[in-house]
Amino acid sequence: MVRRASSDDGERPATIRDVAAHAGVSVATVSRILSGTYPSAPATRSKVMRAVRELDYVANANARGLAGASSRSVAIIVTSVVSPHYAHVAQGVQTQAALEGKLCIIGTTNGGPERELATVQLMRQEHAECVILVGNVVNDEAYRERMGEYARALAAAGSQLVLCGRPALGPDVPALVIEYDNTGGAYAITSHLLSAGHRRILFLGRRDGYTTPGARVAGYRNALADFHQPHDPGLEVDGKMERSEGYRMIRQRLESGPPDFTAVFAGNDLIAAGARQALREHGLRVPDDISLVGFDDLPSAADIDLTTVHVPHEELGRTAVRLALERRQDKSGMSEHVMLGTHIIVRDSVRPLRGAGQ
Amino acid sequence: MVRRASSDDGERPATIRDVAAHAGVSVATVSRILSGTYPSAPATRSKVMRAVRELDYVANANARGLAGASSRSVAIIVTSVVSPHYAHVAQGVQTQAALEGKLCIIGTTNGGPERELATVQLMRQEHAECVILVGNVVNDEAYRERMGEYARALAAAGSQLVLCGRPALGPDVPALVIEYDNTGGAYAITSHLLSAGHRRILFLGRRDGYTTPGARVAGYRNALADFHQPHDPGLEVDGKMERSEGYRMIRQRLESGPPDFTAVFAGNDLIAAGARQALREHGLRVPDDISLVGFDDLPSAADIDLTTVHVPHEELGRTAVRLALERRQDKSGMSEHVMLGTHIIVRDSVRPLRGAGQ
DNA sequence: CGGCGCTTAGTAAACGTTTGAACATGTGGT
DNA sequence: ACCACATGTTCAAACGTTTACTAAGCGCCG
Repeated sequence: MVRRASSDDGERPATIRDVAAHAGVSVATVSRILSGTYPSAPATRSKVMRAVRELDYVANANARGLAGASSRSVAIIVTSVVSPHYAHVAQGVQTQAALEGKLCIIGTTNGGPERELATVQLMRQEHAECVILVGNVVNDEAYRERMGEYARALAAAGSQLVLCGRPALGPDVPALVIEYDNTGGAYAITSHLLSAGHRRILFLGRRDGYTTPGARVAGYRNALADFHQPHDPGLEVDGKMERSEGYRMIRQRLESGPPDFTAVFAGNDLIAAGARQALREHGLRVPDDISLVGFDDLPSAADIDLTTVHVPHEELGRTAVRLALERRQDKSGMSEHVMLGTHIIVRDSVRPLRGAGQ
Repeated sequence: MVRRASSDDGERPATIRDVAAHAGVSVATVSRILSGTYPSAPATRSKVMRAVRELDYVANANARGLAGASSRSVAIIVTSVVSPHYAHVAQGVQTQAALEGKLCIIGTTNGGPERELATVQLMRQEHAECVILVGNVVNDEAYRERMGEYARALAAAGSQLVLCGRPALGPDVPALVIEYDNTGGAYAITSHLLSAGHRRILFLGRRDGYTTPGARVAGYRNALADFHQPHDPGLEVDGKMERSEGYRMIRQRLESGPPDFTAVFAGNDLIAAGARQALREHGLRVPDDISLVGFDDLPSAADIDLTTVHVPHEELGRTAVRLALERRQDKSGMSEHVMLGTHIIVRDSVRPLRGAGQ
């Protein structure tokens, strides 16, 4: 049970001064003992700890932050927290942060660059140890300039910008970049389809200018080229990375005639789920009639037996905070770039094409 | 582009003193103008704003918090951020927080009460305006006592405990409770099945002691009673609220003989998804052979055309912060209790039983 | 024309913690 | 006996804001 020394119970919370008085030592001693990082006599130590317990004292993070002790928080900025991709990265960030005794501040932007700016400013106010920006984005000049400013402003404030699954900036920009291999994964899974004899492979979810779909479509094209397949732009369908878009794209394609493809490479698992539904509604079964693969390896991919590319979402988040924190110690200053691997997960959504060999 | 007045560019970030000097006014003036809540001459105002812009000044949240200005953050504690239920509530919290200009601190516990305690302490250190605890929990004496302590400690620190989808405590405990109607929803959807002629309805996911499954099974029983159906405990299957559990429960049931039920009420949509898969693997199709309903109305429920109970996840989160913040103004002090409604969403996973009427 | 109220700006005292430097002790070497 | 030294503790000065109190300028009425 919580007891309180002062007469006015329930009033203002106990300060370090109250603890010091209660234990009969100075505030400096209390501070040092609580920080842990200092020698102290066992007797003093136990006196202080008892006072802390009896007064139910918790340190004031604001005062602590002000007085110089490095802030104990890590910030993550995503477009939305319900999107599985972001949720998993956020989970990784939160896990690693908790492991290091930090807590995690989260902001969402809903995609708007101005909201992103506002959120970065907030995190700057809050003196987060690092600010992790995650996700797909258009990679134009405006973007690079904006990120450069973020990076410099954060570095000046003793913080650190981390780009997670976003394109790197110049080497003179003080940012940490954690990517995963979109192109390699797309290459591998396209090869998987090609090896099974498929030649006409529909790519769903191209989106010019955006980094993630861009890298995936590049892997797709590379694989086709290595199998000496002609590049047919008609097989690349534009669309956003959402379930409803996958449904729409297949729907439109099938309404204009019978399928001119034997396999579908969906830009991510959500698109794959939507595409699968549209295919079924047209009487086409996966994988018997059409083969289907996705990208991301969300838990829901297992539900529909989808062969897909595994993305280490949580590890992405964990690595981001781990590297950011260890880099802060030796403030080497400049850019750093990490690329995490991806690999395909074979389930049951691809069938070899009968009479293969062309 | 960012310019800097001091010669040592990139060193320490600008303080309010720098801004005051740059604008030729006192720090008090700058503080007041930035707070907004004070009369000031337009000329002074624009001078200050220009200095802020030129120095790229952002206030130090720690100093601000220390000096008395109320903290600008809201805390949410969930077991995991990837679980869709929590993710949606978190999204609501984050959205409303952003709307009120606050930012959102998130902690995860992975279910452990000791981690929950540690996280609450962290939030107390951080002086969050309110601490929102969300989710299913065992409702025993230890729990009530623990929550009572949280509530009092937070109240003493000028914060506020909010319980979201958790059972209320005594009226003397200074906590805000936001619930949703589990029992009513379960009653409604069970009635839906009964009205379609189903009599032997399997309930999946009972879990004694836990609040959420408990309330749902209660609604199920109430509906059966109102339709004058005998209570058959053999139709209530124990299991956790996970997809794999849904799969397991159906699997085990069907391995021990042919189905002795015509409909399944899954404790939530995840269980429903797992159950559906197990049913299909046994050659039973939904809804033709077996009717299936769920609970939660996650986006994935639409994917499998599942009739389910809609839970206002996001609104839960939004309401939590809205009420918490407005209650802080008039510190009326004591408990408050809000119950949000649920309603059923009819899709295509239920068929009327042929030859109904028993 | 002097005092009064009103608006606007400045002064300085908090807020609760950390931390470098100083200060007591006791301990061992010479 | 004295000095150097290690150990454990205290003093006091930051850290960057906010805000009650105070002061200055100025128009207005008596």
